[in-house]
Amino acid sequence: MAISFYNTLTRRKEPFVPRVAGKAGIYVCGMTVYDHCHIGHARVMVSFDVIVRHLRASGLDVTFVRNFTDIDDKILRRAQELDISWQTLAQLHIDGFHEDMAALGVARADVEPKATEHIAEMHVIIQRLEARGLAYAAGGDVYFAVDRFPDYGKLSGKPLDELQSGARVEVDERKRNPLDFVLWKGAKPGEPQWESPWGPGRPGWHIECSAMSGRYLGESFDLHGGGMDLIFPHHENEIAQSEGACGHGWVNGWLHNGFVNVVAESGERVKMSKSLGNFRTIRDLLAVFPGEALRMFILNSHYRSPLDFSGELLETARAGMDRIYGALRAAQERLGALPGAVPLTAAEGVDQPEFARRFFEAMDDDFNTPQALAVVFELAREVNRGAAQPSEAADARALLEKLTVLLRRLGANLGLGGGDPVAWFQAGASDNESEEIASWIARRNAARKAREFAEADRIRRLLAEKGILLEDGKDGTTWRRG
RNA sequence: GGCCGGGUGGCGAAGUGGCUAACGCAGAGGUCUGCAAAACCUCCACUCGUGGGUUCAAAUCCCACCCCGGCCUCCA
Repeated sequence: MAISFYNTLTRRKEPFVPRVAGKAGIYVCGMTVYDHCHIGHARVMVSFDVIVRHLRASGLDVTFVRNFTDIDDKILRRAQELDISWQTLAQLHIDGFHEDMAALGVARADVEPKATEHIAEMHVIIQRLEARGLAYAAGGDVYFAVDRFPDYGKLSGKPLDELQSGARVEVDERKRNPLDFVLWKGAKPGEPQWESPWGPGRPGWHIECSAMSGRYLGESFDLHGGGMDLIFPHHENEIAQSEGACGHGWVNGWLHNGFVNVVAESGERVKMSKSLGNFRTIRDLLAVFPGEALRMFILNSHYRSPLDFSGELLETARAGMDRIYGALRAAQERLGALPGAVPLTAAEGVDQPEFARRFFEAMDDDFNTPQALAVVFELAREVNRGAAQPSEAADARALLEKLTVLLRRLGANLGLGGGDPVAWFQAGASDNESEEIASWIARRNAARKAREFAEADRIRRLLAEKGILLEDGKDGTTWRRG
């Protein structure tokens, strides 16, 4: 195993060396649950889902933690607007998140902690910071003193003085330095509050991640990830808190995925964000595109590159999935059944080692999914060739079997192509509809047999108008949605 | 202003010193088919933002310039 990845902290690609041989702990900043997930969220979740899959396929025993931020200003405001409790709002969007992720093929994390369930852990960190002179209480709030943490700015590459000169933050009387950030917010009337050594209040934004990662991964761990926009200030502040409290190094590797941009009518590319109001929710998209097409769209570019979103691009991704499922369907018809979509591990020996080798080489190199996908597509072609062979010879069938196993399994490493191919092409058809189509197909084939091609073509056109495309194969006629 | 990242065919997107610049989509021709569709085969960037330079050799390294995006404030 020789995984290397681009570490935001060192700004280089470097080998991944687990702190404990054979194990890996990874924490990814999840959602603030006050609204539906949009494509930007989908990108983080899919990217890290694949990263975790690859770490596991490489033989590592991975502990994956992805949190929910279930208390924050936006949640409180939105709950008030909707006239529901903030707990109800949060739970609503946690459930929505899980539904969306299931559609995208994103697996659950090993631990999905909520901020509000780790208040005690936060208090411990803040107390330690206070004891070490890195935090101070002021007017019911508790702040982190950035001046007292010499490494402040090391992740974002911004020296403290530069940050100060460019600071656009509001001057707050209670802060000693404008860049100081709040660890604990004193209670305001009407807001939820928890008891604390500094009086009632609620947590600041950054402290929760230090608390939850420490609880489940230990005082130091291997990898921490999230969207690029979290580098500053969120992750910078997490480092300050965590290292400040424990007095030693915290996270070895930092991974950040690139943004999703929206191409405006003017041709301008703008980042998709809630504050710009130009986001598309996963939910809306799923009404029009299969989740797997969205997943393909995301994995077709490298996780660190910017990604432009548009409907046409999603259509292209869907066509790519058609190709993979088309090959699987051909194999299924030929072999009678498909092998299970079980991820391939690096240690396993396989019959067509070149494909597997190239796949793992691509993924080992900073999780290069576009290159890994290229291998999957080449396999799809080989499977199609094998399935089209007229020969019934045993060795031809054996080769097709081996190629199909690899296609399915390597697909599973990316979380693609694990479904039933017929279901992919005939998505959403009711039993009634399927029967009706089958009867039309029977009528058409009767006409074809009688060489009444005008009638056969009429039926085909009739179905085509309903978006049903017919495909005449050696073993009969199948249909798909067009 | 500071700091990151990027400009590769019609589109998306890999490749970061040396085989014919992957792969997908779209397109063209062919095979198959009653005709299609799907599949397969062939073709589709003498060239990698622009201009210099280093080198036997550069899309890949260096310098300059042009353009685009992001972060520096809540954001994935």
